[in-house]
Amino acid sequence: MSGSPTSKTKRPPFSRLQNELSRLIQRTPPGEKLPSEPVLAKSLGVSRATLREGMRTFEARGLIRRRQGVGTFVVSQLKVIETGLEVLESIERLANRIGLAVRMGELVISETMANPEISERLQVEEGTRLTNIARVIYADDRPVAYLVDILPPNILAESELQSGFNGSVVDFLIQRGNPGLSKSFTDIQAVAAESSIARLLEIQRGDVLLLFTARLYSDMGEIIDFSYSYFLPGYFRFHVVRNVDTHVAYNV
Amino acid sequence: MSGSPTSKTKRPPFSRLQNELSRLIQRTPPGEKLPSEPVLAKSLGVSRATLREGMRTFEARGLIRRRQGVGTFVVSQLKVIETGLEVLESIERLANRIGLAVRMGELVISETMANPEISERLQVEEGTRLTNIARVIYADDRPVAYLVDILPPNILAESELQSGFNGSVVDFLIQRGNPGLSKSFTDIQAVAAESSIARLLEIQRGDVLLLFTARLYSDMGEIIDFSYSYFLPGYFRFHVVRNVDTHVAYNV
DNA sequence: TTAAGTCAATTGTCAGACAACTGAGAGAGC
DNA sequence: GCTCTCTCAGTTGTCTGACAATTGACTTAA
Repeated sequence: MSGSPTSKTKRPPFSRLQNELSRLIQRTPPGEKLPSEPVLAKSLGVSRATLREGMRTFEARGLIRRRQGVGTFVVSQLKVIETGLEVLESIERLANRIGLAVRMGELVISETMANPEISERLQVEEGTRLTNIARVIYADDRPVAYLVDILPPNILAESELQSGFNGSVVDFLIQRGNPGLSKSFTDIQAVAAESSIARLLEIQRGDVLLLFTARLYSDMGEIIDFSYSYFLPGYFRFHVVRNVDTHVAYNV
Repeated sequence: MSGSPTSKTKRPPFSRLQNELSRLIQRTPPGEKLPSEPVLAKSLGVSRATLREGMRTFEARGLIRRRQGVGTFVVSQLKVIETGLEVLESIERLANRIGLAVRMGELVISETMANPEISERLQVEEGTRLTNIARVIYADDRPVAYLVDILPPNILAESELQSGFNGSVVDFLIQRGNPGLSKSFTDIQAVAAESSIARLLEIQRGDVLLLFTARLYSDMGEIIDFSYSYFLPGYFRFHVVRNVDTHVAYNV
């Protein structure tokens, strides 16, 4: 009973199915029709009911479109989602993908005490010691972003950052693997540059900046990082795909 | 129970089911267990297979968590997603929910010709006639947003807007039901107010504004609306939940 | 007291069937 | 030839019933 004779890792059918479906959709040209459900179910080795459960998740994400009596079709605008705000990606990796040379300058690590505002956002007690990581990001030798991360020392100590830190706290935590990360709750604002930040970014005081204020959650649901990110307009483009919910219209 | 059991609702079962499930999940406290699938299916008047298809979409969005042999549980952080940028919601409805009084002023409808930039974004030929809808949105008698929508006249004619237009093109199109809407691709920028917009919003030229540039897609995949939306900082808060993709870390 | 076994409840998956809808081709009428 | 209607095969939408896998609580024996 407990033996698994020749089976490899026996992943649940649904999990494997999602992977197979994802690959199938990705390699099918947009607008093209997928095989019919009975055919697909047989070829993927699952029942039609299970297949349909999997398809629903892709339909909800807008990757496929199903038309009764006709078939299931792959929708375009796939890469859009990957570069959008839906996925948290470090500037370094993003720039790397589009072939832009970025470097980090002026890494300033300090220890601070949690003031009332920070303590509330990080959900720690007032006065707790915190690691404060600030740095300017340069693209083509021009400053384009100013990033500040604030974390408890038990999450990330100053000594750990002496080597192997490329400027992205998220990348660093992912690489370390502990704690596991889940989501980032990002607030989007437009602000005028105050003098200290203007000097760092080599712009005029009062110039417009895009400000992301983010809380990073571990997979246990705890807040493990609070960050401010100031971006110079024009050097980065942020976008988001928003679903239109026609349901709620009836409830108004 | 509410209404007649023999009523012939024209809405497709799955669409109605999504609405019912959404309401059920919203009014169930986080951490609480939902009724078992057989019970829920019977009470919602659908088969267990259809119910499970619906549940998959909510599970994919992280609103519920299912554990084999135990049950289905409501996950917290529900309101976050609903007020976030993931769902396109009109200012009117958003303000309505948070109890803010908004009104529309100075509705200016005009006809323009597509210039090169617009023609490319709307994917119509240069010189095509377009309906141009501009208006300022007031909250508590202060201007807080300036919205411009640009559409082909066959989508929305000037005459249609004479009655029943509350300021939201999206709400108007949803209510009309044709064409069906699917997604909005929204670009996020920080800009300085130019003089004409500063005058409309009663601010100083050069003050910071949050600018959303959006393309609205029909369910057929066509672009049916191009819009600029200028927001005064402080009156609206936009946020987005970003997933951390730990996979890509290995590919760098 | 502790450990192992039993069992009811719940989700996961499957097979088969029929309903609803679509598009294209066949055929009748002009 | 042309147009309109009808038929029909193909596809997705939904339902029914069943069994497998897993879990947590309860029972029982040492």
